[in-house]
Amino acid sequence: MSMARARPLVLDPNRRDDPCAHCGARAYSVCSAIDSKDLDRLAALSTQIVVDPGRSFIEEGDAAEHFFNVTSGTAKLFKLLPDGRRQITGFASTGHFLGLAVSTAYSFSAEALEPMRICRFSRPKLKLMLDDFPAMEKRLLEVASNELVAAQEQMLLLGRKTARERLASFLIARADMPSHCLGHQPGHAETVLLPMTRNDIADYLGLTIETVSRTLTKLRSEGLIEIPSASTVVIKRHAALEAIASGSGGH
Amino acid sequence: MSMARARPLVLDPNRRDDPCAHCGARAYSVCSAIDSKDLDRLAALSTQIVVDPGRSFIEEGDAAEHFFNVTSGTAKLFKLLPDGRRQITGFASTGHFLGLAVSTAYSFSAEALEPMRICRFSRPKLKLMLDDFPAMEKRLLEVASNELVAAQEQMLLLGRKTARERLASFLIARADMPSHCLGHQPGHAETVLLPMTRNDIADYLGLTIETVSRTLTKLRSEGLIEIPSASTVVIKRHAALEAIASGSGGH
DNA sequence: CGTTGTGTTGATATTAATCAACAAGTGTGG
DNA sequence: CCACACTTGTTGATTAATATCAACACAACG
Repeated sequence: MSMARARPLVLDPNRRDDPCAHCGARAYSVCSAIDSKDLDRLAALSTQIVVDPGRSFIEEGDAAEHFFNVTSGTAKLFKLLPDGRRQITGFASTGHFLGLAVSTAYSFSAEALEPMRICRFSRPKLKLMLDDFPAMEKRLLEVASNELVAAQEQMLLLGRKTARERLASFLIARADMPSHCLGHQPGHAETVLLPMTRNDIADYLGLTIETVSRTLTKLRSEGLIEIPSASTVVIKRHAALEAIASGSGGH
Repeated sequence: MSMARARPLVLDPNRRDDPCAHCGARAYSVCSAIDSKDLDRLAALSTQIVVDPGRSFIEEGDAAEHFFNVTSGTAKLFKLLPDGRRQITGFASTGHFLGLAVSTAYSFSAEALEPMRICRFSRPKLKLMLDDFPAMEKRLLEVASNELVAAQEQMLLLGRKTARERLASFLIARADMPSHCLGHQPGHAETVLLPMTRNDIADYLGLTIETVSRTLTKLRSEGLIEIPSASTVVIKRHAALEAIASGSGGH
């Protein structure tokens, strides 16, 4: 099977038209106004990169010279405190944009969880691109708005939810993610795949690995989920888990 | 003293050219490409609103019919859980944009802390405006990017910082805010004014009012700050407080 | 096979929350 | 002007949730 050329941006892997709850993309394309001819021009402006699991491609504090679009795979995005405490601010998968910030330095680090393909633009070339494709700028504004909403939801989780509610929220959010973000079937997926370690989950939810482990065990013992393997959770009672996630689940 | 007309968007109150750490505005204008003739056209598209302290002008869950720009005053932005737990996701002052989200419903509520003037656009008119002023769209993307960076910083605070570090971060951030956001002198202000209650601070930092009160008392007893009145904090040892805020302050 | 990384479970410690009392300020009406 | 209620903030005693410390199970991998 031959690929004409690696496409610089992620287009329509499976033709669904509802917006992605995670990244807001419609039809999983960067911008409907960008046709395949435009894509060739974009390809000329960008560099395709492959990143192995465990490798970082953005380091907090480094000069922000590039702008990225994730073509496949997943990265964790995080910030560190001097003593090593870490907060994972999000996971970036297919279609996500990284490094948009106005600042001259990256405000977070990014490390691949799975093998990744990334499309990279230098900042000057990003500027060219945005000037050439105003629709692209509109798209980026939509994406940034969606991420802001997600960030505020995460602040609610980190500031006010219990460990139990955090885990329930995390699982529900992963279950409701569409296929292009996660690699499984869309809708309320019953089976949730967790490509990240317990440590990553803990650092994403503002907890310790022990609390994550204990809380998952408790949810399992209550029949809300099953854990066939450490990286797989099956949601048995979606509504009940959702109630816990929203803070109306009792206990 | 006569005002020709209430300007729909905030322009250059005091001519400073460095970007606002909080909202990213340069020269405290919405967009340098918008001149006063354009402003008149924008005024025709917008409605000027006054909001009294304690009044809400955005309710989480309501249909997102409007887009707002804060002309003066400060609002708290927050999300609620069903049992009343609250997370304040930010404070919006002069120059801030609200309600940009792609979603059809507001994802947060907004309530005035001080008397406010707001410039309101209906969504269809926002669309008109953005189509007419592409520079405005660029500006909004910059603003959204900056807010995203601030949101991630807040996630680090909520997920990984101690109560002491949270208060120090909060005070340092307020001290470093430029005058157009706060109404006092720019730079490292020594005196920080807190227009919000202890309850608001607690809900912003993911703590209780008692912990906020105790922690401030402790910082005072250590000589790092003074508290001449409940709504005023004087920073005595900025560098030490900053070290605590960054997580390298010991204790 | 041992080694290493990852995850689970148990015992204990610690931070911040909760419960409670009180102080200080603000506004109201007599 | 003062008594009163009401809001806001502070401080103390106790509790509870989660972190920390520790042991062990298990799988992946050389």
